[in-house]
Amino acid sequence: MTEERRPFVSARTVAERAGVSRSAVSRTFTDGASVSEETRRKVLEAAGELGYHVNHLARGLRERSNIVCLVVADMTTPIRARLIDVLTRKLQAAGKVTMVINTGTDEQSVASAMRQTLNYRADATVFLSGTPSAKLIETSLANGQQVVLINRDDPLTGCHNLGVDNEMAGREAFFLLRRAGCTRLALVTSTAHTASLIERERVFVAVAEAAGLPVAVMAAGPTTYASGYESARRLFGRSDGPDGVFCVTDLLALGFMDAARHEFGLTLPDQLCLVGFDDIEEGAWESYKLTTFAQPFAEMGDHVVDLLAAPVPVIPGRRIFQPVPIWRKSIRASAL
Amino acid sequence: MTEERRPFVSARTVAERAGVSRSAVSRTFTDGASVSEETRRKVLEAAGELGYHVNHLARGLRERSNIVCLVVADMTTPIRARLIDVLTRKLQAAGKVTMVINTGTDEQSVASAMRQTLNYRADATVFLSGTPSAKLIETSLANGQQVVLINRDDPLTGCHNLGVDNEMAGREAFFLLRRAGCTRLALVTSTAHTASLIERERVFVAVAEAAGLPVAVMAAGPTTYASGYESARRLFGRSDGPDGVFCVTDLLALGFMDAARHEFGLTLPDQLCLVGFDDIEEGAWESYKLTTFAQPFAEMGDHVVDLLAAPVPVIPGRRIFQPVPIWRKSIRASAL
DNA sequence: AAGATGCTTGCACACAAGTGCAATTCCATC
DNA sequence: GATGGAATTGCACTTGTGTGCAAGCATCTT
Repeated sequence: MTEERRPFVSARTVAERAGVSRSAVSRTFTDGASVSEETRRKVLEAAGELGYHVNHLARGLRERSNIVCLVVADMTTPIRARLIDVLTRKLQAAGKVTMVINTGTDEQSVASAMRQTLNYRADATVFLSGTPSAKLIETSLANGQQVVLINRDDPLTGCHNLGVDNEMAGREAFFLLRRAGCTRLALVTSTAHTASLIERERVFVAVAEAAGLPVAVMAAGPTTYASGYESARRLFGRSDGPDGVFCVTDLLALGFMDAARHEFGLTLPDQLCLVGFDDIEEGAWESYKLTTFAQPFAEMGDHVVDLLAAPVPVIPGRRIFQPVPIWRKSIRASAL
Repeated sequence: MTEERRPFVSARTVAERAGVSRSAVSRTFTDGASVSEETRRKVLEAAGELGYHVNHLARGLRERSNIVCLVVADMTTPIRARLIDVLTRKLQAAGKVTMVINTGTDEQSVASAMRQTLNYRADATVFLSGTPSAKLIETSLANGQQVVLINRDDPLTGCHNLGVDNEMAGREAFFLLRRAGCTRLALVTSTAHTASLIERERVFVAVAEAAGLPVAVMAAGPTTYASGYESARRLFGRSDGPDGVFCVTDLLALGFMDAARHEFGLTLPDQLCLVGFDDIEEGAWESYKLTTFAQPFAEMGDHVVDLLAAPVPVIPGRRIFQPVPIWRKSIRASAL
């Protein structure tokens, strides 16, 4: 019956047991500090017996906390999961520790996430979803925090900004479909008006119309499989369904593909060519084989670590990464 | 050019600005403390102007840190992502904050994860993957930490233990396949010998053999789509492929299904009946419609929060959750 | 009006670390 | 053996917070 919570063992306890001063314990666990081999041995022995662990919270009181906050909504989305995985692993390797804050995308809950971040003295905050207002970022910067936005292209000054080349993707997607001989084009997007989605849509439509091909634009809901499915139902429910479609997200594309096949009996790539974006694992599965653009997650993760682990603060700016086209079978071979 | 990192604003700065003592500031942000309406107003005003945020690290020096560590490997796996999502959301709602530690499953990296956990004075550690050794858990408990294991059925004393009823799942999976009239049974598992997977396998095989039906067991690699795919290639490469298969994981099942269809031209559920486990979203997609068992994530999340947010420490023990059968079309209707 | 009561407030300490400074110890050299 | 110098050690202060204690002050009661 342990009624009382046993406290964490502190440096003082270790010092008493080892018969040295508390400073000696502190120095034993500090690189480059001056301790004799003898006392070091005694301290390490006592620490081992007691199960002592340096308190990083107390350490963080004086200097950097080495905490990085990750603000995310929709963690279950495959791309989000991938990003979180990459970031946590790389940050950890760089000696940082990550706090994950699961939030909605609305202004209100982003603000509360931001407060958490400050409460725990995070050195930096990385936003994977949801865009903080300029005022919130101001507060963070005033507190010496760094802010990193990933795939949120909003022009907020003072924060680091990573994005992919959506213009290239939109343009390339069109050329892929045209080279495959598609004439009735459509674009499927979501009702969540994220900057990067809008950009892909804008460029795709602009390039297509410049080439004399009109584009049917469809948005049936959030960025999910179900929305893609529903979009296909609506588009093929009309008299002349499309024969070339760019879905701004793989998840939308997979839903779209399933509806096209199972509801309307279409075969890919003969009757329908499809291009996605993100390169989620599911797109490579045998049932889909989706042609898409891969986000260079590893590179992006490395860059975030470079930004946050740099000895001197990096000047904030925008860095664009090139998505990599992934050729699979959802587009006719003539496209090559 | 901000050469120097601006420091976080502390309670002292706020106190000076508001013309009160530092204690007054502290009390303003502490529920139930005695402050006059007048000073409270002054403090809040000054805090607002300076952008003050209570330092939870310093607060955590005295009492509970309210930090919970989540130790995970393979975050990109759909189930893991779901679990992390549920847990972070619920813990957050309960006033906790979660640190995610992304690790391998080997003893070595689990130990280092455990150390991180202690370094940051986490109140509790939740293991989603990887099992810590008894000695490590001992250390955690000695430091007053709580340890929660999810789906790791190893009999470690002193820690909370959540699991699903694998026995029921294994048994039920067999009955489903038998009622569907399957006679050539197979079980697909992974080479990662997790306790819960082993248990499902053990029961399924035992019940089937007790009923006079032998089971071909196949494990081609880790718990992935690719392993499931490879398992199907091997099983159907033989003379008499199975007509009823239990995959101990949905991801394995989807890979298996794709290989069966695309490599061997089999149709489900006529020529092959398939049952999975986990109920990942992808299994509900139109291309798969996999019959499976759902892990009750929401309930499990609630239970974890109950354990960790309880005012008095809960006595550690094992709690079993009932998986819920999800009927889809990968099994013949006669099974109903 | 005097005393009692209750609300505020500030001081000082605790928490667990790192570190500058001065004192001490140790060793080698003259 | 004395002296110089380097290495080690401990004291005391710092970080930002919460809180017990006692003093201060206003209000109420008799």
